[in-house]
Amino acid sequence: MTTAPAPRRGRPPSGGREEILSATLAVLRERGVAKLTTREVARRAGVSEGSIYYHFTDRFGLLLAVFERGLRPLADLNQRGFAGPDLRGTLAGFMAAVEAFLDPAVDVLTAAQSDADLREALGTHMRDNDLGPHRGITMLGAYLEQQQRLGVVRADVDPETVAYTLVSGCFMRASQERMVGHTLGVASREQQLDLLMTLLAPTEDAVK
Amino acid sequence: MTTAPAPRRGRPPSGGREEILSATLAVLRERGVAKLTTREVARRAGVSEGSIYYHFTDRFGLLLAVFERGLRPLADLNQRGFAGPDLRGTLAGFMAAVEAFLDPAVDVLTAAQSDADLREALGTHMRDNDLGPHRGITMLGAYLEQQQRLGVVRADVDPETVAYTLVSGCFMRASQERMVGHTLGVASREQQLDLLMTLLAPTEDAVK
DNA sequence: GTCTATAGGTTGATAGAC
DNA sequence: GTCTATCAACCTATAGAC
Repeated sequence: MTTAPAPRRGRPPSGGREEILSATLAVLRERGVAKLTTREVARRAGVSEGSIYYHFTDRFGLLLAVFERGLRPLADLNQRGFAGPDLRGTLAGFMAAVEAFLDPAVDVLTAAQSDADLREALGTHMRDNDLGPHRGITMLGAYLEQQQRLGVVRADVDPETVAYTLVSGCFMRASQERMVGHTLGVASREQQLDLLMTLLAPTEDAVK
Repeated sequence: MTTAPAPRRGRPPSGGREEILSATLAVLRERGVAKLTTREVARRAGVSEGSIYYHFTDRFGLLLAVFERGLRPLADLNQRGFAGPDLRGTLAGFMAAVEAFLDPAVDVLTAAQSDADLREALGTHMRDNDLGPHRGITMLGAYLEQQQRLGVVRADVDPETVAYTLVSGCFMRASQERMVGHTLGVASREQQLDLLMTLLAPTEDAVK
């Protein structure tokens, strides 16, 4: 075989469906759901409105497709291993991955709140596919518990609560700028990491 | 004087403006911004659409009024003192206040994301009025720093980062159920509090 | 699969009586 | 201050040609 890349099914780029999906996400992020009209999406995607209705049943279906697509990285993120050699590096990597997922995902989750039906549909999708922060939190919790047994992490903290704390810090970091208009009060990833390391370090009393 | 309550200016209840504002918030929370039409608001408030346009310049102005109203409790919350006798009680009280504010506020912040103009207007309002989590975080940070000097809190943690951690946990608790459709992975207020107390407790090494 | 054209239905906003 | 009646604009969705 030659230098041919991985073989695919549909047509690689220029596929109208993909154009429509990414145009929809772009409009969603830049102008908001309220301004997300089929007209505007068609214009951006360089297709006609009719095309949209060929690929998707209706506006609702289009939005759902964009939502599911935006949440898909979470499934992958939940499955890949992440445990590294050193504690700090592992936590840092986890945080980076969470924030990378959250950046676009927050927009999607937020947009779904604009309509009760959308919210309900997305909630169902997340429940059915076991999506949410819990998988990652459980995984990280298990890792921390293991580190506890190794004596690397102090034994008198609840691992899952630590994991929740880490994720919630990432979530707020990913949300605040967009939602509040500034980042005042937000701790940096490094600051949060420093704090977590201080918290997790075994102490003389606790190690006993 | 008789049993007359406090004197007021406008008509006490039944004031059309108030009715409209609370009807708007109700529709916002139940059906979402997308379904928030002047028709629906008028119906719920028991007034005509014309009345809405008498009290507010347009739909945009109505929404802004509701947003500012929903964020108002934050200003109060930022000003009241909160330092109590014991550390745990103080933190618990702070968390409760933050979550009480956040419960309705998250809906408002989320709704503002539906339109770029709304988001921009609300962001400006928050910047102009110095609103956001930073005031509370700074206050709590100062309190923790004081407790450090008193030896009640271990000295080798950054107080503001601890405060951020506490608030971010509240923020995620207030957001997740609405946005994800379930609360899996979310640590309870008690669990978070336990973890914080463990973190803050002075250690033999650190106290030195 | 993609287009054009258009029907059908909402919605925000105004005018003017009371 | 509140109402009724109405308009103009816009948007979703469909039909049918290519």
